[in-house]
Amino acid sequence: MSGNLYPPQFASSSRHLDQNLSNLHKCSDTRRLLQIHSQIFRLHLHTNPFIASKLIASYSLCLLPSSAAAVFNLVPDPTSHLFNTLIRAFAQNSLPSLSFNTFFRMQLSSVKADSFTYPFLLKSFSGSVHTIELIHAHVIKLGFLTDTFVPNSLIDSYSKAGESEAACKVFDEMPVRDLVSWNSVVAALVRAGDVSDARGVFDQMPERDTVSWNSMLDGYMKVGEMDAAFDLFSRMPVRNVVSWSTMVSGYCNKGDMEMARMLFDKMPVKNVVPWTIMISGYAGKGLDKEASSLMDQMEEAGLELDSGAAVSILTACAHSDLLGLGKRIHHKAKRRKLMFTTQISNALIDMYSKCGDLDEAWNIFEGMEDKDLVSWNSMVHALAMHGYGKKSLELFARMEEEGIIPDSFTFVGVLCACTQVGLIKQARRYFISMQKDYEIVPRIEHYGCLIDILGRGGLLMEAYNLAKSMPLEPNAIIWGSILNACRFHNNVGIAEKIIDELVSLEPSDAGNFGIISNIYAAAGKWDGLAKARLKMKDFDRHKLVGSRRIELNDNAHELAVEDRMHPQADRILRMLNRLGKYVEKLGYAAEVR
DNA sequence: CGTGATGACG
Repeated sequence: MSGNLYPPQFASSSRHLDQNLSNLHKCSDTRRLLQIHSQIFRLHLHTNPFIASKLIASYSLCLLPSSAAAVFNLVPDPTSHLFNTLIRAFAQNSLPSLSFNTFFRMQLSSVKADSFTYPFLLKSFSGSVHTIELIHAHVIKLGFLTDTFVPNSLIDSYSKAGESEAACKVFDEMPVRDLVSWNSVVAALVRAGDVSDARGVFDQMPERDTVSWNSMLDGYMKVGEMDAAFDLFSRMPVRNVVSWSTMVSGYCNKGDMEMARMLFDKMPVKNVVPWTIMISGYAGKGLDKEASSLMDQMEEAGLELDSGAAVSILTACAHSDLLGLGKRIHHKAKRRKLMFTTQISNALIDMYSKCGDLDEAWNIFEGMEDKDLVSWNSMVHALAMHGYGKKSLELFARMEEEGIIPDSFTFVGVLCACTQVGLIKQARRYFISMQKDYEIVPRIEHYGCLIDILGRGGLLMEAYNLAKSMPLEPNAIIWGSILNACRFHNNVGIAEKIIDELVSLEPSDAGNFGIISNIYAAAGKWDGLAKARLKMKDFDRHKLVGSRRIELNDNAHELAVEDRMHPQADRILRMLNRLGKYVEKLGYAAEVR
């Protein structure tokens, strides 16, 4: 900042402000930002476009886009830089319509868009192919493709929207390319799963930096070519945190925790990302002791949980039923005041719901100020999965009343809710309504729900015919749910029709074997049982035992079929007996096992 | 431009 920016009468206070201003554009501490802002306001410097743009950028970082807009509106003559900053602020806070609105205001005023405007605008609409194409056509007309800045971001946007061919086309037609162009197209090919094409481009590159190598590492890791990745990793000239993290992540995803840990321990420098990868890796495999102890070590190393880490670890906890670790993350997030992002709250809702604490999931949901579609979907689904079908449908109704437009995920939850209550007619209605009213093309999950509810209701032939006639290839879950229904309704005929299909999809699944043997045993067809056993060629004895981990009062318990090893096995079995008697009294007929 | 990142059928 130059000194002549301030009116002379404020010269004495300006030095103090100078220091604040130099880092203002990346101030993420809301309280400090408000202090500086009021200081700026007192000095009447808020009308200066340069200072205003720093305030806008900081308000964006503090997740306060409306304050950013307020700052903008007080500047009498906004520059293109100021417009760009606001467009970026809205983009960063996932407010694409406001981003576009600002662009529109820019067009209406006499300020010209520049090569910074379009990349920000594109970021805002990541995922919407149609909008990207519109912006693309627009920048062609304005001649912005002669530089590399705009086309590079077009490559990235197309690629992230799943249009790798369009991304490659932009690259092919570029008159000049820089390193970022090459890197972007390699990343685009990797994202699309074309690792060999990516390698082809990589080999042609006039020069490579660490980013180029890292993209290739990731590509090989994603398709499971660990040796090729490791080979590149050992040959690359410079390895940074991202290179190491990519390797650790790759081995974690493969389930090779030893290799992942070995590389993790060898890393010369670690930031919060590799810690997160390793902790989530352990948590995702259900290794809560390892995950928890790494969590401690991370803090001892002086690193704190950030929002990415919280979301990532919570998701892993939800996947593996790690309520204890999930709660720990919750408390840490609260202490670090990370609670206020929608994404973390959503991850918490799902974690508590999947780990069995529906009440806590509900508390989080009700306490949220800004619920988004994911929040509603998670809660609708949570209620359905916990057996509260009616409450789930009520929540869906409330959602519609509040004007939230449901999506594909919503209707999976809604159809699950119908299953819980046995509402076949309702389920059919929702299945039609989602297509007619919301233009949602049913996915395999929707067919799965509908087929499941038909089967449970005894409409086995209809369920079977729907599986056969639907426009998607049925998967193991679909056949499994019909098979389950066959067992429940003692229907050997339809069961036999689908055994072959199911076994070819999941040859070694113990659950399927159990169901099939139950059906044959119930019908007294012991030769059929033998046949089913033979069909399961790769049958894995260890998988026969279905086990389940639960957490009670912070102790983990492993329960398995035919298991008497648990310290309180007698009490558990007595309780099960009592429950069995209780439900029999209520008219439930126990299955023959 | 590259690493962790919320929701779906048994």
